[in-house]
Amino acid sequence: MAKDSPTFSPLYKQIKRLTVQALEAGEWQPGQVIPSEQDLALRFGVSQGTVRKAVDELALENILVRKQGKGTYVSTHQDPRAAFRFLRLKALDGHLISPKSLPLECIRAKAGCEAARNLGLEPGGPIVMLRRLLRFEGKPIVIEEMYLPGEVFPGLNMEVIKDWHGSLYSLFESRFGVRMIRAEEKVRAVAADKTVAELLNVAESTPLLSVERLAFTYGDKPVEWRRGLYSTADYYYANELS
Amino acid sequence: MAKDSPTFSPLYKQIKRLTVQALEAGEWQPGQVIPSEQDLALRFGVSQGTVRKAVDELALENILVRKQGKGTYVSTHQDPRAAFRFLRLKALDGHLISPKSLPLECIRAKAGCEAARNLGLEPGGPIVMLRRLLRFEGKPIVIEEMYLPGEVFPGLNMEVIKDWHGSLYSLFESRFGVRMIRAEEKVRAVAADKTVAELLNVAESTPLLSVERLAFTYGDKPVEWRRGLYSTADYYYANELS
DNA sequence: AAGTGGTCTAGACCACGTC
DNA sequence: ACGTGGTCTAGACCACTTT
Repeated sequence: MAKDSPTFSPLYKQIKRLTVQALEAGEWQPGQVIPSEQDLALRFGVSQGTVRKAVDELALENILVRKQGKGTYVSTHQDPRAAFRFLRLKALDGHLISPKSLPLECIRAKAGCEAARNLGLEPGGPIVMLRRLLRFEGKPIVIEEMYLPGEVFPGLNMEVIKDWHGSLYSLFESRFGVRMIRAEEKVRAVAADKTVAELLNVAESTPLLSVERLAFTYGDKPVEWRRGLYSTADYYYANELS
Repeated sequence: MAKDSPTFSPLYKQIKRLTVQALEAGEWQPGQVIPSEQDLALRFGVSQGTVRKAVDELALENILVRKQGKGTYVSTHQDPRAAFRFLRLKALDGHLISPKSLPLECIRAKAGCEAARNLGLEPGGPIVMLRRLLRFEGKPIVIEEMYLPGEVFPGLNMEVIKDWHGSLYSLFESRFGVRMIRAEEKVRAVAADKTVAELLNVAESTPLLSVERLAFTYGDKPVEWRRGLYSTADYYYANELS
């Protein structure tokens, strides 16, 4: 590409794009090694340094993981350390937590206005709605409601979810080939209604965190919209600012 | 340094450290240009590429800002775009917001147990306590209480704050030479008590976001501990996950 | 010993801003 | 025209892991 044109894109950005395309196409699976920098350089016809810069950025975006002496891997939600990568809850007193998921409901329905807008679907298009409860050390802490494009998750139902031992995102990844890359969250404070209060075992109108999440896969395509209600008596939502 | 030693640190990390030291020492002031990569390479006796890698990381940490064709600058909270860099509130309907700060109280006191622990001070050591209200488009949305090490902010009082036109962090930066680099926040949901409800113009026991922040300056030294209560009827706390 | 990523160098050229 | 950061290359050597 002419470097002076207004659409100038450096080589390493193009290598990045080609690499992501290969990932999207399933050429390398989550958890597996990708070719060495030298091999990629040969394949793409650039120098190793240029591949390095592309891979550096993909590693920074948590799409790839470098391991010195071993190779570069496709990151995966299967990895226990990354299983709840997007869950920001920490215990107030600092002890470790390991959430247990209890699915409540899984139905297929037509997209409402809001869900359609967030997921980039036609209103009335097919979606899957999923509700679950998260327990921390036995205590019910989070109740979540998720909306997924029906066509992207064929065959997703209560049985599949109950049979799965692992995080939801690892299920999505290995069963449906959908990897969550990044997400945006909108956090607010709301009061617990009667239903929610019972599920979370708190008094009605207890303040809860409302966490609305839009999650994206490759190519910044939104594939999940969820809303969670977090009981923050013993836990907090952790965030790093920089 | 012997590269095989267990304390091996790559050259560019050392250059990073030296650069931060120069910043701490005030050799280059916020908003100003630092020497070119070529000059820094000569000064530190390394190649330009090594300086580049050090500067790249410092730019990623928002400590420096690169401007192609012009040079590399020390980032500043004076810059209007960075003024409220750490404030994550956005309007629900997406319109732009420009907070106005109304200082309520500024007193010197002795550090309580919690403040001392967070700021790394002796309990009973001198601190400054500061309370303020943030208004968004005329509406009171945030009430904050801050605790600062007294010795780091000599002469900070109500008058100084009221005379200042700009963000608090830009005041800290230009008047006291304290630059906030990064921060950790703990977010929870709480109910408004009577006092807070009046200040924020909401009903008593309205759910509010409790945002506790610990802010760090160079060398990961904590220099501010604050707690804010956010009214999230019309605004939300935005977060990016990756 | 061989292969991987990680660091460091030196040099060329491009894009951007200023003079 | 000049100086800045931005990209790209080629090659050397180091650190880590596996064979």
